[in-house]
Amino acid sequence: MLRRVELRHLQVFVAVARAGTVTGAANVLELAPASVSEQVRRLENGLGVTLFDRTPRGMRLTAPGKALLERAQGLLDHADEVRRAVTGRRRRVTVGALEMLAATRLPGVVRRLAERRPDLDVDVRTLNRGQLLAAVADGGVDAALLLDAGMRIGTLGFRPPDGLDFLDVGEVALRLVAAPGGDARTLLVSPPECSIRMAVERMFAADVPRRELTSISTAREWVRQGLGRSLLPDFAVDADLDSGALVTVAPAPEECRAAQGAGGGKSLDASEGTGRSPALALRMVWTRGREAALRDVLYAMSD
Amino acid sequence: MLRRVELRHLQVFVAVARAGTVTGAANVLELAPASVSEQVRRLENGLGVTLFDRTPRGMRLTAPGKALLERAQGLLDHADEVRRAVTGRRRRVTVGALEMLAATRLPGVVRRLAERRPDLDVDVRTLNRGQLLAAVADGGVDAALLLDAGMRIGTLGFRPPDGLDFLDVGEVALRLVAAPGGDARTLLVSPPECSIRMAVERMFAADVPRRELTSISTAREWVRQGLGRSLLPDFAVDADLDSGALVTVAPAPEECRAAQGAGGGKSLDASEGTGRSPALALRMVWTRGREAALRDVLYAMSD
DNA sequence: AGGGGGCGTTCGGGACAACCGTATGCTGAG
DNA sequence: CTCAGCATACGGTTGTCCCGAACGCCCCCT
Repeated sequence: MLRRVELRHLQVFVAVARAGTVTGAANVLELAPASVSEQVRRLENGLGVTLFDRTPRGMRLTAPGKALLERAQGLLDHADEVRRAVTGRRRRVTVGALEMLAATRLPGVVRRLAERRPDLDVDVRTLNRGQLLAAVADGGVDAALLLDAGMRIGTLGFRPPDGLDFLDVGEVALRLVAAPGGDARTLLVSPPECSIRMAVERMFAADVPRRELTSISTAREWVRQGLGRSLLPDFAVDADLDSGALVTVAPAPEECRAAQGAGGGKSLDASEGTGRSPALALRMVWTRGREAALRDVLYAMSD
Repeated sequence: MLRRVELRHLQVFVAVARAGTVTGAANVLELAPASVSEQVRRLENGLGVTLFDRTPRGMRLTAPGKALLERAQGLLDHADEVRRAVTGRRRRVTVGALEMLAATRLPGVVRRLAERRPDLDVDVRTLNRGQLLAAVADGGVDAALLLDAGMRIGTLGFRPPDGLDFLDVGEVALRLVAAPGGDARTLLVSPPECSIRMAVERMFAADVPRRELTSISTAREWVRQGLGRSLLPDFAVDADLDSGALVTVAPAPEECRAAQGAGGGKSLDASEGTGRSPALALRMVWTRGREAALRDVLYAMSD
């Protein structure tokens, strides 16, 4: 019987808990499923606790398993910090953000981190909403900045992977804009995975015609050139509104989606279905239990 | 080449750093010296850093080794805390103290800890000064309460083991007392390892006759019965002084030890050699780097 | 000067853990 | 009822952990 919990076991455990299946964790760890299964069994054996309920669909955390997951993250981070302190190697963090947020908010974040933590290398990845949540959950990025709504993460769309925590650090108003004298009917939208596209789907009825573009910045450019109207975040269009290059327009009441039935999720916000521009939360997301190791990064992102 | 630092390696490393020799660590860990040596080599290999200078007298920490030692303690404590949180096992700490301090101060410490941390089992060990310092250094006790003097640990006697930290939480005045009408010449002293005996040796010239007893409480009892005079801590005799069962006496000037030469250690305090009763620091000692895990215990001890 | 004791390390070997590939039993979907 | 996807049991290989014994080093004591 195993006496000591080893970091290697915790690493495997975390991978299984995040992936939800032994097979998935084995892929991430580049191991055979049999090896992963054995490690988990040894860890449970050593602790004298059952960490997972085995189902034919995967591994579901038990209560002690959840307790371990929240702490294992921090312990592995702590071990990493110790190793860095001894070897003198630099620390490397990866932050992810939506395309527009990466362009507008991340430069400031990186600059603040460079001032406060010169011994820190920051990598940036720009992904869409679903990719960001998945990347935070599986460790591909350490923290992410995205747009969401409501009191719990993932209200906007995509069921949230478990074990994530978040903090809202600002609010982004969405404005329906068009070029003065341009086409004010065609609705220019970004791909379905995009946060703002999700807001569009919640705001407009399904029968309003849409033209799908590859990104928000593309949509903004098309709107500038008078090719349609689009729902865009305030920070992306306020300059154009001030200069008069763009103007806000109102949707026709019949275009707006009816308030959804009682059975579904909670309302996006009070303006849902009324046609008024909704506001989204600027939301910082990270893996629960890693606050200690990410403290400086999270502070820099929330400034 | 080892990729990952494992907790087992750190445990062995800490034992070697504390013992100062591979052989000593092997005894503590109940391993063969060869195994310990191999573990250390693997750890150094995995980190890519030399942790010890090998000498024919033992193992001396290098700079990275010292950096690791201070952090390894905390990491192992963290791992213990995680294991306890998952298994639900109770936490157990051992505190040590000098005999008189265990009698007078520890009951309050234990009571405060029982209130604030009901999930904590406290063991108490009463040891003399040298044993306490050694026990803190090798992990036999988690924290200790003793008497000392000066700005650094061990000024009173015994070379301090490395890697200890301390905080003075009070002051203890030593009073030379006797029973009214009793023998006021015979100097009743405790064994040489005792903190107060060390103070006696610093205060009185070597040719003043001493009678050695087994403990401070024994000495107090003998003084009460008029069998001599003794240098005792205030908290042990103040009640008897108030009741008149004991009185303070002054040593004759010729009994006092001359101020020591310039080559030696620092002064005990300003009163050294003057015959005035010196004051000792009530000192809390623990292993550096374990503050996080011992925080509640240290707070309770310093109240 | 010479040997003894204490030190860390090396060496060969045994037990066990961490991997692998494969095979098996399970359950829900089609 | 088959099939896909899942976790796991089974043999086998590699590497880690541990041992006892032998070695080389240095200091100290005679």
